[in-house]
Amino acid sequence: MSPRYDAAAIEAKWQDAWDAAGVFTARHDAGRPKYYVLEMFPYPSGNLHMGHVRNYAMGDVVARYKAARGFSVLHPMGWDAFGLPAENAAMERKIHPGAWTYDNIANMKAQFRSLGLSLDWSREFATCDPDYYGQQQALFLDFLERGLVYRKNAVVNWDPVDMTVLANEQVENGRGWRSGALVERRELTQWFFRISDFSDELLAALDTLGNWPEKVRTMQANWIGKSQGLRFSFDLTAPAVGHDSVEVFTTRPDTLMGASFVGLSPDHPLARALEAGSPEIAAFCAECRRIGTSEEALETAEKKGMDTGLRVRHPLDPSWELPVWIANFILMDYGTGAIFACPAHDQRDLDFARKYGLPVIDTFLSLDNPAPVAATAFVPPKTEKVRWIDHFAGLDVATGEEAVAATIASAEADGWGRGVTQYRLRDWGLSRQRYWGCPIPVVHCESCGVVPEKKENLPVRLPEDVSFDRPGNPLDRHPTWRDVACPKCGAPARRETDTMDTFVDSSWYFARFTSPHAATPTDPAEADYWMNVDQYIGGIEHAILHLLYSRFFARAMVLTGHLPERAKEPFDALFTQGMVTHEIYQTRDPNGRPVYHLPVDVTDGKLADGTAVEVVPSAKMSKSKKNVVDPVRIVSTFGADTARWFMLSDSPPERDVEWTDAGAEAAHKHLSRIWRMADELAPKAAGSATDEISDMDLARTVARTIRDVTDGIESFAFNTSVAKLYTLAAAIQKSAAPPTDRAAALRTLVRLMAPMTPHLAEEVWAMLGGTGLVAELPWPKADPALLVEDTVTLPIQINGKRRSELVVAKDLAPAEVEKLALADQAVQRALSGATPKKLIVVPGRIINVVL
RNA sequence: GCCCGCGUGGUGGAAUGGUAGACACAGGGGACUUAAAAUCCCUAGCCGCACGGCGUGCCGGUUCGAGUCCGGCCGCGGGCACCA
Repeated sequence: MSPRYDAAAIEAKWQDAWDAAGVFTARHDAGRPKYYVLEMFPYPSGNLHMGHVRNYAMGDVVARYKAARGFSVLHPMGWDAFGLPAENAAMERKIHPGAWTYDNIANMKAQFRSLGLSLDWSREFATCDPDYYGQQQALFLDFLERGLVYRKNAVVNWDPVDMTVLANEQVENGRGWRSGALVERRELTQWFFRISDFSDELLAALDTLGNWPEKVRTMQANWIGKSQGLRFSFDLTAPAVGHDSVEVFTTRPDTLMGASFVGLSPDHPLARALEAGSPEIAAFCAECRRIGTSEEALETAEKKGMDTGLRVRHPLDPSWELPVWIANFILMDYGTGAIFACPAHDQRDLDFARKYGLPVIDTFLSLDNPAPVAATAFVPPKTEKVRWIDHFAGLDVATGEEAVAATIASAEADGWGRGVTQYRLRDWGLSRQRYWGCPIPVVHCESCGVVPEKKENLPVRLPEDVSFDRPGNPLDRHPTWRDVACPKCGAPARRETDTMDTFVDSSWYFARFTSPHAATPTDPAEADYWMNVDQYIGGIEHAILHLLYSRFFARAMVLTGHLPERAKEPFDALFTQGMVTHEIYQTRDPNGRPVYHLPVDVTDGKLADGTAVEVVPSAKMSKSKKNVVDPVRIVSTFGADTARWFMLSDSPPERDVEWTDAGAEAAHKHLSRIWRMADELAPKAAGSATDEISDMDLARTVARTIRDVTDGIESFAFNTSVAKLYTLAAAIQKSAAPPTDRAAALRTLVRLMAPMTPHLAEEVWAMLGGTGLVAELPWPKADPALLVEDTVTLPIQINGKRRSELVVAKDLAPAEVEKLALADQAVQRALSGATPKKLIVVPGRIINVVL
């Protein structure tokens, strides 16, 4: 039997060799430049999925490449280990969330190891380790002292049957996912980070993040949502329920003469006050509150309103009275929770006005089509000039921008309003009424109020003896944990039973990796050496929340002395990789609800019992849709190198990739081919280990490949690097050069492949007489002399269409090129004696003859 | 609904505003083999015998030249603050 590429044997061997040599241990080496590459750490669901393989393969390419370029590399890994799934598992299977989580971590770590990633495991931690969350509690206390944390009331989704708070994803069509009960909004006192104090800075600093994707910066800028507008009040015609006016915020004060009604959020203090005296209004507000807490739910719900019967006076015309409505689409969290509506220039307001028979008043008209608004609101860009109708600030033809500025100036001059800068960004509510999270380290004392836990008592550990046989937070019903002495006065008191949002855990783990075992959150010397993260890699789904929260946390950590000043933007470069997608297979249960099936259980569109499945178009692989492919199966069938190679080939890293079995097989075939070439060349080229290649064609191909693969890696175009590696492999295979040449070329090829297929690279390197580990070799260098091209092929276009081509010396004078081009047969034929209207010669690129 | 992306052969994709389809998968043809698997070689956007024409979701624009830039649509995906 002929020898074959045996990935399983090769991969285990080299993983052991790397471990033995300790090549991936990060070393604080002041004499070398450092490089910190970080991939977003995973939630320990128990199993690696293809998205992980893709994410970590990309990070590993960068880490191994930078190591070869002489950097002291930090490439750590840990676990984002708190969160809901562990509690769900606890309820479903009567297993402790901690036990479930640590089992999952053990499983996933073994799977990680089989991928051969260049990770420094000595820095591993899980966010549910008391050592980690204890330091997080220390941070919280420092933030509290610095005034970065406070308490206020906020609404949650309340399941009245299960008597528990629900996450947005646990609310399905307004009902609790388990109980099916209609979800209510309930107000609780909760903890908040003052992220909104940093709105302007977080926005302005986006401009400094030149190595972040433009789209992420745009999304964050929109999320922060800075807007200039006017705050002013409408006076009620008569005082009612303790209110005599309604303050509104508007970004379009210029349309005030088009005001049709004043709208209140159902949560507005005035609306709440009216509820007490009107069962109708109370019923309407209650209905609004059932919509849920997510902005998506509010915005997609049918727009509804109710006339309160109150009237207000228009600030510019006391004789003009407008009705006050309560409307379900007005957010209490934005502005003042009250607006004036201008239906002529806002589609949502227009729909509302038409539905309830409210007036529609044009305030400006288009210059080219000055027709009044009918079915569609007239909402031109704010930079477009329009004609104003009787504008109170004296405008005639002006843009929206100019009109807003003029209106604010006029309102301030006349004293009825003031210009304000408003942000959409809200403070970050971090309280969660759940067990499996970091306890908030404070105690509630009747006489002292909210008392921080003493730092020497940290960590405040989660109690182990909890049960999940009832819904709700087990911490609330755990007397020996909950009931403590006040740290200040010693009187009986109660621990805070809320735990922290898991986004807190992931907002500083990158800093903790610089000194994961320090007795303080960070060690300043280590943080100073390793920060910032030079390259951060993760999914686009984290573009806003995780990254924005981390940017806030870094600032807060600078203010509390845990990070150096320059780390306030902690991620120098960000790369957002696309997702791994797969088709979704579903059948229906008797109620018509979808039941999902794993791809491995579906053959030719049918389940094992012959039931046909519906095929839903590809989407992000997710456990809930079961459209997942198990990487373990792929690794055990083909090897880690194949899985990695396939994840890096074909699709550009920032784009989604569709998983196909055929692609994985092709990757494996290619790696086998490389191995076979080495196996065949090894005896023929024995004893020769020089990099010199005598065959000039092959030498040039090798040099060009080094250049192109390097460029590809530097620019995160791994798929094009892979394509160039395919081309070199084919060139070596077909080359008639002597075996020593081909072996030398192959040795370079595998060194270039090493960041992607590290095990195969080591194996082939050793087979062909290389010494040492590829993982410790410097990156190959291309001989510049071999990269020089002396001729160039210029396409000749006639009227922009390629008709011929010309091979000329690279530096031939443009006048000469013109002559040769005009002499070309195809050009002669097209001209048939005439002279061209124009002749464009772009040196080294193209010739275009215009007839 | 709002914000942000993406759309190129049968498929994944390549292409500083300059030869559209590199590289690969699936396909077709061939070699080797008693046969098959494996492997190797050749072929290939679509229409057309060919000259040639048409082609980067759709419509329009800028340009000597547009997959690439601009405007408007359509479709798909991500996010929307308690999934992580």
